[in-house]
Amino acid sequence: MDGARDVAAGRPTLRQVAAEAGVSLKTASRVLNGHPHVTEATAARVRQAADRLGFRLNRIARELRSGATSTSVGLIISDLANPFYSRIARGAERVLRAGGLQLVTASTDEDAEQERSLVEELLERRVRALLLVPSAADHGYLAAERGRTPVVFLDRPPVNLDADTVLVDNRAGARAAVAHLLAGGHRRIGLVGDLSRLSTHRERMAGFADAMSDAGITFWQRYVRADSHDAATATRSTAELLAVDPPPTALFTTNNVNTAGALRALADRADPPALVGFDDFDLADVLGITVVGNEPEEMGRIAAEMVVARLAGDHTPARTVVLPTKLVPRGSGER
Amino acid sequence: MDGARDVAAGRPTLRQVAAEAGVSLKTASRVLNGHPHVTEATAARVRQAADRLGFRLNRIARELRSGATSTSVGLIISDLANPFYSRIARGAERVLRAGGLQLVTASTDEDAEQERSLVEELLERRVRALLLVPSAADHGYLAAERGRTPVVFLDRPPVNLDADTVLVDNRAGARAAVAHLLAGGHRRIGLVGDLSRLSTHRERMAGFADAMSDAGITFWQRYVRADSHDAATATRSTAELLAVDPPPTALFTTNNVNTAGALRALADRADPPALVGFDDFDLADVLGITVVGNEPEEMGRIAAEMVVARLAGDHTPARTVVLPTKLVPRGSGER
DNA sequence: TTGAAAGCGCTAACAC
DNA sequence: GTGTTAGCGCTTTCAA
Repeated sequence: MDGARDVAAGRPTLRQVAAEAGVSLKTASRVLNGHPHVTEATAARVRQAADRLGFRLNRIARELRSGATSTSVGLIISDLANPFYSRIARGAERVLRAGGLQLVTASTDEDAEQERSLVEELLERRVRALLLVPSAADHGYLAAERGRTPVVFLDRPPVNLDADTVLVDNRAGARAAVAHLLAGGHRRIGLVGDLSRLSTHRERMAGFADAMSDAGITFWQRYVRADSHDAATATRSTAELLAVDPPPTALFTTNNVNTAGALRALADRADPPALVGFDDFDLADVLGITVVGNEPEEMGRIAAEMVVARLAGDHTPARTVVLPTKLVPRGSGER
Repeated sequence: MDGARDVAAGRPTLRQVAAEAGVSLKTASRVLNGHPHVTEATAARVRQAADRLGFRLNRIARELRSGATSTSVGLIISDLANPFYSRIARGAERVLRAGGLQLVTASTDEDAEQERSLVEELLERRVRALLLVPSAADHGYLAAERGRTPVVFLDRPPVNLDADTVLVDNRAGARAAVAHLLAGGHRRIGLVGDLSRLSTHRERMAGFADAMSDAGITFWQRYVRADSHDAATATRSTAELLAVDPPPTALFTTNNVNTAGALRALADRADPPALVGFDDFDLADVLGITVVGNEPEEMGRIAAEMVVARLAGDHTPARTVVLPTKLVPRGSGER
């Protein structure tokens, strides 16, 4: 019973190549791995045999034996279809690929249970490292991985765990956005926010409060709508805000999806409120939407570089990188 | 020298768990895999030992031995950051995950060499199947995989290979788009197209020619600009077209990226030409852009379902699914 | 109910 | 330059 797996799939093993070429297993291995100390004649025989049989090395077996762990890195995000996250993935992919690593992606839909089972699954699959946009409320469950698998948190910090983290300066960004609206003379500013439990939302909310407080405005609660995690909900929340009496004269939407949703609610208004959105997005320039810009590719890149460094033996304490945001005025925030 | 890999990483092996629990390797394996014929008492001892040691099963080793091949499926696309492809990825991910499979993604940047080396790498890693948006001009190199690894082509058909394929009806979609503009009274219609070598571009080009020919218009070559594969190039191509004398009164942009690029060129025009774009995109509704809509998630879903069926033993001949498009009038195509 | 031995496909030692 | 042996971490006979 030879080669239960590969052979069953009609795939030749190294042993068969060796037999076909009339050499030992080890010699075939040497040739196919480009190791020295083989005559060109034998090498050629082996290569021919491999081609004839359509041989393809089994890296999994190789890695198991050679003690190298796999060359894949897991990326767990909430939704691959959201450009913010797919751009993170892209940024990470570039760096990882350059380091000979492969990206395994998985979406959680903001579900903590899903996050845990995905982490579990990827660790069992022995990914070399994990990039994680967390959804869980606690990451103590990852404590046992310390010193085993590098984990880098993205966009949101870990809870109950000391780990490398790449964040955006949410609070300062939100504060700048709202300050910008206040500077434009607005006083009744509405907020369309993400799920209250997300740290990004809470930080942006805090930045909003900071700016309002700086301006001496205290009664803004009625203009706040949180827990919009999809565009349709954001559209409804926005419509609700506009129906408040008196209505807000400006809006702050706390992420790309909510900005899109709000824009739909404003589309048919003759005199839309001013708008600043957190997160830049495609065509915001054409639409003339003022945003608090950030660079997801950059986040992915930095996180991946942290991973590569850790894998290369960097044992310094966990670092947190906080990326600055940049207010990009494009018209909607200046009306 | 025990456990070169996992042990080096400080990770306990099943053998260590067994030793800790005072049972044999096999018994520990049985317990941790939920196999029957173990007393609850021994089972409990094993589980405690596993918890104490922080044991995590090594699926790679398991799969190697048990003859099961890996549970990952490779997805090779041109650019993960392009929403069209990330939505494909998302659609595929859902189906695969439900089937217990994991998605490994990689971007080619439209480079044929990159495609080949990624395919090679993923096959060596023994992915169970491959989803491929091809960039190469020839796929004969995949012929040897017949009967070994299911391959499903997405968005573009294979060349020199018989394989499952999921396409969009590019020609009919383009024809409908251009017919729509013609019906609006336009005669000088410009086209901003993708790389000429891409089948999608050629098909959409053919649909354009069909419609023009139907309308008895033959001199349209001067209004065609191909080889725009990024938004900036599309913006330039569009500006060039508008500078032709007499300028086109309408534009057909052949994909989402080119549509975005064209919109930038039109942004500051007082009297912009009509526009229909191939591919729907986020906020096209808010911008009022008429498009030939398609559904990338659906493509990913169908392709993944084909993969799942093949893995379940479907040996019927290769199928090609061609998805219809739908013209969505939103204003820009009707002016 | 439990365990010993064999072996997945490959590479690292160490011989020859 | 080439081959033999052992063994990665696990599961699968098959026997006890």
